[in-house]
Amino acid sequence: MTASAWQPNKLEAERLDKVAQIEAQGIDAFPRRVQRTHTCAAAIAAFEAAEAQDAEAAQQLAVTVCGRIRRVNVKGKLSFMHIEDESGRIQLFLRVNDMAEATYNLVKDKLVDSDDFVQATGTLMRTKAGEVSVLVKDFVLLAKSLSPLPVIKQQVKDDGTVVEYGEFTDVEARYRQRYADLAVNRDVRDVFMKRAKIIKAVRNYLDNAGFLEVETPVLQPIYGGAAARPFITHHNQLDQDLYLRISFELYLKRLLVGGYDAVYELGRDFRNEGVSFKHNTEFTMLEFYKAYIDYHEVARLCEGYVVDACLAVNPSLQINWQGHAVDLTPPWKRITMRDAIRDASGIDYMDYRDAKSLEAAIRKAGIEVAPGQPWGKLIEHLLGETVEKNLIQPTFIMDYPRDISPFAKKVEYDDLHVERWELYIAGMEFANAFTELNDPRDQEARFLDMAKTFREGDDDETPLDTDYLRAMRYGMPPNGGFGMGMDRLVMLLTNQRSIRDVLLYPHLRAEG
RNA sequence: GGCCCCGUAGCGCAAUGGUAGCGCAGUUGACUUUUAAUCAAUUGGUUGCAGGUUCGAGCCCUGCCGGGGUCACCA
Repeated sequence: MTASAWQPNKLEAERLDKVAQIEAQGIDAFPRRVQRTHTCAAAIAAFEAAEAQDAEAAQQLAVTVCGRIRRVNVKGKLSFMHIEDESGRIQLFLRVNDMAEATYNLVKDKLVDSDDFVQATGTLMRTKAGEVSVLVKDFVLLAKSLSPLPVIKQQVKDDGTVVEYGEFTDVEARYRQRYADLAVNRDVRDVFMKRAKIIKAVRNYLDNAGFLEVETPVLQPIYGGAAARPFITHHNQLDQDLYLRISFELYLKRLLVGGYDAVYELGRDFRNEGVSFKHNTEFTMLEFYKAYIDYHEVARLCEGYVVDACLAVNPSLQINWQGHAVDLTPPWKRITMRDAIRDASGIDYMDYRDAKSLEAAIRKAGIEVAPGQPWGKLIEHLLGETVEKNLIQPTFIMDYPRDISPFAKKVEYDDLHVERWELYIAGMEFANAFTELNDPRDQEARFLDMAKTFREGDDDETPLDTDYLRAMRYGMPPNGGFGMGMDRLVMLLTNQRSIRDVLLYPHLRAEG
C-alpha cells in the first residue's frame, strides 16, 4: 500500500472517526448488498394510491427505500431525515420504540451524517404535518460519506416553490467536481436529463425519417469538411500522424456513393481553437446527408427535428433563452445573405466583387476588419458584425459566397454564390447546410482554390482529399447535407447561458 | 493571446493599510410529529502561490497559477 495523498480536513477527520466507531460496533460501513423495493417517488406514489382506496390499509404498506441523506433532524428519541434517490425525496420517521435501540442510536449519536447513503425499511404513514414518510423499523448504513458535500438547505413553500439557503455556486469547483455539483444542485441534474431527452428525440426523428445511423473514424489521416485547426496525434506502431476529426462530412458523403440514401452520425468533433460560452474544444455534432434532396428540404428536416427536441423538454415551442422570447414554430424565416446584410448595413456586397474594394467599403461604413481577407470571409465578417446578434427568432441565412464553401453546389446562373444556408437562433449560429457538390471535377477545383487561399494567408487549411475525389468519381447522388452543434441546441432548449453548463465535464486547464 | 474582474474556514459571504469576522455546516448538551426544526454552549484560517513596498499587507506593487467576462480567433 502506498501512503494516501489525502490530507483530511477537520470535518473529514470527524467523519473518519465516526467510521471507526461504526466499525467498532461490528457494522460494515460499506456493505455489499441492498434490498430496495421502491424508489422514493414510487413509495410515495404507492402510498397515495392506496390511501385513496383505504386510508387504514395504506398504513400497512411495507417498503424498503434507499438514498442519500439530505437532511437530518434529531429530536431526542424521535428523528426525521430526508433521503434522496434519482426519483426524488422521501422523509424517514425514526422513533426509538420502533427499532433496535443500537440502530436508533446511530442516528441519535450522529454516527450517520447528511450525505451518507442509507437503506430504510418500514411502513408508510403521513406525519401530522401531512408528509408521506417511512415509519422506520430497520435502518442500514449503505455507504459512509467521508467528505461533506456543500450544504444547501431547502424550504418548500406552500405553493411548491423551493427556496434554497446556502449555495454551491463556485463555477470552477462545480466544473472540476461535477459529481458534487450534481449531488447538490438538482437543477443541474435536470439539465443533463433533458440533454439525454433532446438527443433521443433527434435520433427518433431521423430514424423515423429513414436515416441510417453510422459511425465513422474519429482518428483521420486527412481531416476536412470544416474550416478549423485540428488536434494532431500519432500512431506509434504504424508511425503515422493522425488528426482528430473536425467534422464527419467527407466520410459520410462517401457512404452515399456506397448506396445508402440517407445517413447520419451523432458524435464528437475536436477543434483546436479558443473556448468561449459557445465553444468547447470537443463538442457533439450532428451531421446528416440525404440523397435526392436539396438545401430547401434539408431546412424542413431541421425544423422538424428541432420541434420534436423542443417539445421533448418544453411544454410548447415558445421558449425563453436568457431573456429572449424565441418562437420555434415553423416555418422559420428565410432570407438571402445578400438581403440580410444589405438590410442591416446598407452595403450590397454585389457592388464590390473583389476583396479589395469590398474591404474598403466595409471600412468606409465604419466597421473594423482584418486586412487581406478573401472576399467570402469579408462577407461572413460583415454578417457577423451587422446581422448575427439581431437574429433572435430562428432564421435561415441563404446562399453563401462560393469561395468559403468548398463542398456546396453553386447557385444556378450565379458563379459567386452556393446553395448553402446557416441557421441562426438567439444571436447564435446553430447549423450549416448545403446542396452538396457532387461533380468531382468541380470538387477538385474547389480543393485547389482553397489551397491557394490558404497560401495567401487564411488560417484554416482545407487539405486535398484524393480518396474523397476518387469516391465521387464513381458517382455521388445529388444530396443535401447538414450539421448542427448539439450542445448549442441543448443550451437553447434548456435556457443555459454557457456551453459548459450543458457539458458534464467541460474542458479546463490542469488543476494547479 | 490582449484587456477587465475574481480567488478569505467545508459552502455562501464580510473586513479605511492597524487584533481576520458573520451565516450555514460541524462539535457538546436538551428535546417522541420536525421539515431552513428550535434553544444553549463551542471548534475551525499559511487570506491561491512567490516576491516586493511599509513600523505594520487579506487590502498597495510585480510575477506566476486557476476561474469568469470581453475582444481577437472560431462555418
